[in-house]
Order: sequence, then C-alpha cells, then structure tokens
Amino acid sequence: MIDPRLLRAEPHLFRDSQSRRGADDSIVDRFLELDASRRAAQQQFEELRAQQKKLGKQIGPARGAEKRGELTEDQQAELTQWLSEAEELSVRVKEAESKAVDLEPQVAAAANEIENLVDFEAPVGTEADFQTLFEVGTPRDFESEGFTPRDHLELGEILGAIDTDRAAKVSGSRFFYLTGDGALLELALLNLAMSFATSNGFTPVIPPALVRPPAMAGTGFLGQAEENVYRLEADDLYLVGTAEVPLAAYHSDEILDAADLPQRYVGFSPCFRREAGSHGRDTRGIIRVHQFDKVEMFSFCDPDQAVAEHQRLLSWEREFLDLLDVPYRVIDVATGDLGASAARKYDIEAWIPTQGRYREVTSTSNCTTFQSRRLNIRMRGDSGSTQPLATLNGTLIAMPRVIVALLENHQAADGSVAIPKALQPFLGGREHLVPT
RNA sequence: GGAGAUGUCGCCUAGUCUGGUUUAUGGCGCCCGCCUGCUAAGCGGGUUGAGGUUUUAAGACCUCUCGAGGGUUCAAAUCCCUCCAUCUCCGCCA
Repeated sequence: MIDPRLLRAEPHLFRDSQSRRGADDSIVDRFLELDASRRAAQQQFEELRAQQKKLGKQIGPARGAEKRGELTEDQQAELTQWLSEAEELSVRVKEAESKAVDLEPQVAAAANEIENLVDFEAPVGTEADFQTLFEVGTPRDFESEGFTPRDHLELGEILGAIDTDRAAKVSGSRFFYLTGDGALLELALLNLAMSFATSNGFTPVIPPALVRPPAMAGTGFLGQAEENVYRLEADDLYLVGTAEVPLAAYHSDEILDAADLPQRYVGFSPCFRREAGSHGRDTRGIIRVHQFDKVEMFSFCDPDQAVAEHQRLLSWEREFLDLLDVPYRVIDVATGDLGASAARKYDIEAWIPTQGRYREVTSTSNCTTFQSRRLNIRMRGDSGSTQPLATLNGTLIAMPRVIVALLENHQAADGSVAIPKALQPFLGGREHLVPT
C-alpha cells in the first residue's frame, strides 16, 4: 500500500514510478478522484453523525426522567419532538454512511493497483535492462581440464542424491526427492546458513507455511503474482511461496519500539510455487520446482535506514555465497522486473557451467513502507507518534539452486564433487561426495 | 470433531443480566510537574489507536475504535446473528 498523503501531495512521483515500471499510470488519477469523493462523503456522514449524537445526549437523561415520572408537560412535548427529529436524522445518517462506505472498496482497489514507489536510482527498463554491479570468481575452464562437465541432474543421479523420476511418479513434474548425500547436503547447508545468520545477530525462526489471506495480500502476492500461489480452497489458506510471508506478517498489527530496530529474523520454510506461465522452461532437473526449502532473511527497520539495511542484506548474501566458493555476479534489477512490493531489488546469480550462464540464486528487496502499511506494522519514534516502518527481505539460501551450483561447479571428471571447506564440518568432515 | 467458558484503550479490572445521565471505572506501569539533603513515599496532571477538518505553528474541533463483521433501535461495550482467537474437559492423533 502506498502512502495516500504523499500521493495526494505529489501525484507526479507515482505517475513517474508507475511508468518506470511499465505499469498503468492512469490509475493514479483514478485513485485521486475516488479518494476525493470518498472523503467528501465521509465528511457529510460525520457531520450528520455529530448532530445525531448531540440529540441522543439530550434524549438519554430525558428518558430517565420520564421513567421516573418527573417530566412536566412541556418537557414531555419537547422529548416527543426530539424523538421524531432523531428518527428522521437516523435515516439521513444511514444514507450518508452507506454512501461513504460504498466508495471505500473502490478507493482501496485503486490504491491496491498502485505499486510501490520505485527507487529512482534503480535502472529503468524491462528484465534485460538490469545493471551488473559485481562479478566474483572465475568460471572453471573444463576444456583445459580435459573433460566435459555433467549437469546437476546427471551428477545427482550418479551420487544417489537427486531422484526426479520417482518424484514424477509420486507427485508429477517439477518435484524431486533428495536422497542419501543429497538429503544430508541440504541439512548441512541449512545448518551452515543458520549458524551464519545467528552469529550475525538474526533471530532464527521456523514459521508456518500455511497462511490466511491477509498475510498473503499484505506481502503483495495476491496481485499479478496470484496465479503462482497455491490456495487450499477447503480451508481458505495459502501455501507460502517464501518465508517472507509469515515473517513479514509476524509483527502485523503491532507497534514496535524504534529503539529495538532493526529487528532481524532468519526463517527456514518450505516454499510452494505453481510455476504457472513457465511451462517448458527449466523442465530438466531441480532449477525450477513446485516445492523447495529456503532460508530467508527478513528485517524490520526505520525507513531512513532502509537503503543501508538493503546493502547489509546484500553483503550477507555475498558473504555466504563466498563460503560456498561459487562464481557469481550481482545485478541491480530493472524497474520493470520488480515485484509490486519492491522499490529496489538486487539478485545474485551463480555461474552454472553446463548452461554457460548465470542463474538467480538469491534476491533481496527493499519494500520500504509498502508491506508495513498493508500489514499495519508501525514503529513508535522519539516524538511518540507512530509511523509505518520499512521491511526488507533477502534470500540466504534457496536449497535446490545452490545444490545445482555446488554440484556443477565443484565436480571432478570421475563424477565426485568437492565439498567447500566451510561446509565440511556440517558433513562430518568429509571433503568429497562420491558416486555410489 | 463434541461440550462449556472467556475476549474492555501497555498489563489487570468495573460496566453487559435491566440499552441512554459513560467524554468507558479504578489500579499497576510509564511520562510531566510539585514537594523533599538523596532515595522512597506523598500531591497534581497526562497516558488506545485510526481517519478527517482547520491553523504559519503549537493546537483546536469532528468521526470511528470495547476480538472481527453484520443486524435490531431515535440510541449498542450492553440485545440478536455469523466468524475468529484463547482456556478447560472429552474424542481422535505425530
């Protein structure tokens, strides 16, 4: 949800933001019109309501006196007069109220369509217009090493670590089993990630993966992203696509003390994605799947600190990926490719040898006050007044894609895979995964 | 899943049966001030949140807010309905 006061004061900002996203900017003026008429109707209602309450305050004591038989004839007549006035007023109050109430959903719908104000520093354009910020590490030259690299699925099968055939039998396409060392590898990555995050001051959380509609709507996943969300019809619950959802909603309807900010959480959860609209893409292996596990960082902070906090999340992502010793690049995502909630987004893409290109493994977004307005999360500052705070999220590790990157980048000609040093303690000190 | 109870402005609490004279009572905590060698105690005041109107500003005023949403009524914390949550007991269950 955007800031309605800011929009009324400076609508040009929002028109500009919408067009940078390649989104409809006429919605801004539609909102302004609806908002103005709703406020006029609201005022009308409030005025009538004030009259009604005033009259009610006269009727109350008079009724009491009447019951005790203390009213003079004149007072009795006055009371009768008041009652008939009140009756008539009541009708007008109801009319005015329903007029105002009827406009509310329209105003809300218009407000909902306006996406978060983009960071005007973000590169403008569509998906391909990202800007590369860093490239770290050098892709291995397998040719000079004298062998052709196997892709992650082939390696996974040799190692007895990944089984997509049986997953297809049991659950359909885009599912997988992690077996043997594959299962142990995920657990090791999980433990490495959790110890990394907690040593950096994050509060570890294992959140629910099923949430009610307000949590989903509040985080901005029920707009154009809705088709990718699983919904459980019988219970009106959603399967989350990321721990961002239950972590953001954790403090909904709360007022946090500014002195306690930033509050940083790291959540581990399964993630469910319908992958509607991506038929035929990444059908092989475990790059694009319906269910996977992820460790997600989430921060509630002062809006003035949000840009700096975003940089911190990005550095933690990089630091963690450095531990895994995989070549990667960092990109500043273009405005047209931002989610509705995000003002700015950085993706980290790891090098995938058999594809000869970088693929997204983490993503961090600054949602400024967009989510906190929807979820009603506020902070109380020194002035004593409340204001919306900023929310930011960042992937620490998305299991399947990191497993893909590890297997492919660290493979040897014999099909074994070297385990990065930092991960070894979490795999019983082993240095390699070997074919079974 | 069955039966019962409960939900009041940070926490506790009065008010609900019997609708109006309630700007929702009181206590704790917190904030400001007074008093006092210091501290404690005492005294006075303030203390839910949201939206809006107005003002240079401080402020002033109005509406909404008693778990949520509907309804009845001239008038709802109070009466009725639906939903949500919590607690106790029973059943089932990892």
